[in-house]
Amino acid sequence: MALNDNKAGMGNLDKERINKVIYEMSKGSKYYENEQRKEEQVKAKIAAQHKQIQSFDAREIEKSELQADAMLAAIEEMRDFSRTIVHIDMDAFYAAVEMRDNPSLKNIPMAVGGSAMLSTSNYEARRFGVRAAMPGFIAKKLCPDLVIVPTNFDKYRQVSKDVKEILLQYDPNMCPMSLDEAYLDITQHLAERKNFDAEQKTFRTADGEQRMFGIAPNMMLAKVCSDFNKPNGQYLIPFNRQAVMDFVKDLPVRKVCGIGRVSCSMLGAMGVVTCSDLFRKRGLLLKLYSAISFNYFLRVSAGVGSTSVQRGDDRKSMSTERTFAEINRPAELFAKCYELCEALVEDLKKENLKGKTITLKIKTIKYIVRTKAHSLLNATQDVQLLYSTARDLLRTEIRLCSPEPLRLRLMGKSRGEQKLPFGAVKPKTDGRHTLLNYFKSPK
DNA sequence: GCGGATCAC
DNA sequence: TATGGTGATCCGC
Ligand SMILES: Nc1ccn([C@H]2C[C@H](O)[C@@H](COP(=O)(O)OP(=O)(O)OP(=O)(O)O)O2)c(=O)n1
Ligand SMILES: [Mg+2]
Ligand SMILES: [Mg+2]
Repeated sequence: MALNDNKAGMGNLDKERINKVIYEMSKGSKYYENEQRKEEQVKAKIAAQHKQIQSFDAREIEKSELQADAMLAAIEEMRDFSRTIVHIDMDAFYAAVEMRDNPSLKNIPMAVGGSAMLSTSNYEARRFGVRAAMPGFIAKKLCPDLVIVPTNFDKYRQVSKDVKEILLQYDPNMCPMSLDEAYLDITQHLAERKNFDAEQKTFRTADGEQRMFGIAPNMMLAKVCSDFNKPNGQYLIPFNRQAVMDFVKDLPVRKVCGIGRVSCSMLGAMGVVTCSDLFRKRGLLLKLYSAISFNYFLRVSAGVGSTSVQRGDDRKSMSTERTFAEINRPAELFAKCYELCEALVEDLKKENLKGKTITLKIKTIKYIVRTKAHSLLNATQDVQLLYSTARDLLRTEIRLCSPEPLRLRLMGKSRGEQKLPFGAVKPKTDGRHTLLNYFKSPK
């Protein structure tokens, strides 16, 4: 339960004071209790890992290192400097849009969201420790002058569309990852402007918003780069092996897309902090992690990533969920359940979608999350069928809990896609988060 | 196929 | 007073 300082707006902030305020505002709350519980779980995972490590002997580790080296040789084979990959990410996106539309917000600390939750904050506010995913009422304690403006998704969608329009000129296959960021392969574009050398592999958009560019030989590195020199800057990794290895050497693993808070703790517990540590500890990592994860770690340590920017496949699921003031009376729970079914079906119809797995998600007032799924034989988008399935799942949950009432703060519905036949699974990008590129791992 | 956990934004 | 919503992946059953 502390400030998430990975995505810093700037250094130089009084973390001690900030963490104290967050703690004072959070302690004793059900939310806080749950966070503590989750932290204990992570600690237990680390302890289990520690025990496993102690059961290894040195010879085993050495053998694993040799195996890892062979895998690394294969990875080295695939190192590719032929593509110029750009990752673009708008600065403080929602906040920037609001500041554009209301310049009086420009030089004051400001955030987008509500008193319960903020979506993002501008750079003024970040100096006070105000961040995305922080409740507004805590942010106000950190920064009493903070102005909070409500979200206008439609506006952000429009701006996003305008920017994409521009980016398409540089790469028609541009791959948007969210409203405010995208990967581009500008190799072709650069070829069309032959007079550019490597240092000049930079480019501009005419948009009014500030943005970050990361420019590198692959997507993983470009993404990391776009987080450097913030805001409104750019960072380029020269296109040669030494430059990449230098870049990766002291890079904290936490900066890499896919390695989050928990993975970072687990790795840290065995002395892995930077990407070169991933190489140093390869013998251990191979034994501790799955083939998919380990391969991903090795690639990160080598600074190798995907060079193929391509649109994602069709969506695999569609869901809707809502947080509300406690509901515990069965009749009201079922009514909420029906509401969500209607909402989901409306969305499904917009894209004329079908799936066959229905998932009910609930979060108790203690923030315990549970999901229950049921797969139908046939895909359908019929409200009644969806509801009768979801209703049964909910009824089971209520019975499970009785005679205590089921006390919820959130309910959600999701509709999953039909599983594709095995052979049809297509490799997409890379890494662990979109696995599968490396099915051919050595024995 | 299911459910929990993790991650990104 | 008050701690979000959507989509995806991985792992261990
Ligand atoms: N937990 C989060 C993180 C982000 N967002 C939204 C608001 C952000 O404006 C937008 C883009 O996310 P970024 O991670 O790129 O954050 P920003 O663009 O706000 O800031 P930065 O300058 O660090 O990119 O997504 C959100 O709703 N919830
Ligand atoms: Mg951004
Ligand atoms: Mg972003």
